[in-house]
Amino acid sequence: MKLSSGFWQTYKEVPADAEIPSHRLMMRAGLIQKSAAGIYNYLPFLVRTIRKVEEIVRSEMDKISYEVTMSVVTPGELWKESGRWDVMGGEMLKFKDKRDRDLCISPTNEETITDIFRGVVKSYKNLPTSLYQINTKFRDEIRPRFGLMRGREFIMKDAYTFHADVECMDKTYQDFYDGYCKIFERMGFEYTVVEADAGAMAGPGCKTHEFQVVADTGEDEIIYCKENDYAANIEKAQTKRAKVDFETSDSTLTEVPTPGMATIEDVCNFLKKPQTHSLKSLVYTASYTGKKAREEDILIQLLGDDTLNEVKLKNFLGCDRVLPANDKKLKELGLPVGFIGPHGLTAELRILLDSAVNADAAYVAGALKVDVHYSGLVPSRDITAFETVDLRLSRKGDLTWDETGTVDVRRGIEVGHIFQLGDKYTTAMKATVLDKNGKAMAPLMGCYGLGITRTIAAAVEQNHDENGIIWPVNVAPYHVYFASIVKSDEYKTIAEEIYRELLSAGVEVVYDDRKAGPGFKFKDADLLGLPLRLVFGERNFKESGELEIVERKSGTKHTCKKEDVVSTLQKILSGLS
RNA sequence: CGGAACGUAGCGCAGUUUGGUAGCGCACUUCGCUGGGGGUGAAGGGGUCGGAGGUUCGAAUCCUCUCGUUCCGACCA
Repeated sequence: MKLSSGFWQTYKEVPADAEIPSHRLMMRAGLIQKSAAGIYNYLPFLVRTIRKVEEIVRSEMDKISYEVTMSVVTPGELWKESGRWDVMGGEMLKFKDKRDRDLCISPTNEETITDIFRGVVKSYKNLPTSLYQINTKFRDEIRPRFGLMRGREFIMKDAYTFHADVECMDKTYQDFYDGYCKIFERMGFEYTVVEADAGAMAGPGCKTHEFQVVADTGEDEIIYCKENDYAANIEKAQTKRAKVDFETSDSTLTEVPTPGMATIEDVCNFLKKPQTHSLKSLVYTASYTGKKAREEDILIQLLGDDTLNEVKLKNFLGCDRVLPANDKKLKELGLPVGFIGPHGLTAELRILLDSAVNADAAYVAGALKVDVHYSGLVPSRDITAFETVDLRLSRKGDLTWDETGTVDVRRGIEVGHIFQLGDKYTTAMKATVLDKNGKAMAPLMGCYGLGITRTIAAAVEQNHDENGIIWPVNVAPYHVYFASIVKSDEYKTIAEEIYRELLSAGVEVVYDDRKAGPGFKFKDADLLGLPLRLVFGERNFKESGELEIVERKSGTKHTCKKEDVVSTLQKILSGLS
């Protein structure tokens, strides 16, 4: 591509709302253009990268799955059939056609694929079945941000598999797991696979893993332990606290005045006790939908310096959502904010004690009266009824569950997520096949997502410096930025020859033949981040008859004769990742 | 959905408090000089100040409504 006749514009400044490097750099490098909140137009250079990522994904998927393309607009009936029309709620973009029929833009495709499957497969003999697509999705995220990282419209590879039994589902799951590893390795990522929470997608007990690209700006927190190879999303992570010193000497239940002290910190400082000698009380309301729709108020007891993991709470209760009680709710229950405790409750509350709490130790806790706390509260003695359950949020310095290692935290970008779904959709949508005995059975399903555009954002997030993007070779829009900085017609002709030679040799090259100074071109080259920059300058060429090649990532410089340009470039490229 | 802020040229911003000719930097166009890290001089083009209504002799500026965007929180394959 020749830049003089090309469509490309870079920028020194970008909109103030671009916060993270990948968003800023993609804007500055002229790769994307915002169309609406969380919706972007993909410009030519980015489209080439998208194609490359798609091809890497395709080549691995084609080994284990068939590619299909599902409709982007899907009928509401399918979602009503699976029961998700109402459950998906806000993030599904719904609308009506001129005949007043419900439609939506696919935020995900379990329903569609199950519909496709049941229309074709009638026998166990066709199992396992594995289908995938690469397509645009739309999720009306409440808060899109960070450019392609969390857009509302995005490109995703999603695959779905159907199985007669668990063994088969496990085997296919492993195939996708391995395939994903290959994909992310080929893209040159530093990534990690973590245990994840399945959320609303799958039933309990089903496997699910996330593929996380390591990056400080990632939105997810990963708990990991090098020694014993443990890694889990913080939502899922189960760890134990490092040794806690419990209070056992003074266990006389005593009221202590704590005027105006409504935080653990204040109370513990005042009483000169470590926060681990206090209990944090949190009040949540759990909602259950469906046939047994109801609400339940929960009082949670954590060690004073621990944080609640809401996902664990939700999973333990098996409810559809949990919400922290607001002031109004607390008033209804007669609970004074800042002085809530588990002893002497009058309201109907289900009490959950975090498993890190030693039920036989003594604690400081709210006394249910404004400006009063208890000291010497012993849960096993002073709380009428409670359940013990792991609810705390893991954190750095914790021990692994088997206590063989210490965990650390780092941030990641979720670029892939694989699930075992069980028979949730096949049962709900009556996608049954006949088994060996001629009996109808609902196949088990797996589903496997990989965000193409998010992966690209992650690639930039992980590969950039202060001057711009540094594309890994396999996903770079082009391989070589050919900056011609010659002036005279004579040399321009030579530059043109070199460009034509590169083209005919099949080198993926951008030819910067614009009327601009060298500095300008070098800045643009760095910003765009192609792996190699080939410089043709009169000064060097006159002196030595050589051109210069600079590696974007390392800054390493090479020189070569004009006739060796193609072979030298190819040689350097083959050594890069 | 709760809280907050912001909409002035393609982008970044000033002007709004105290109503009176719509500005600056980058980008863009033309010409010249320059030519190894966004160089430089001159001359240009581009804005119904998000929209609607109101107050006023006069509104980017004051008032009301509305739309859009962003931030914090909650939410989230």
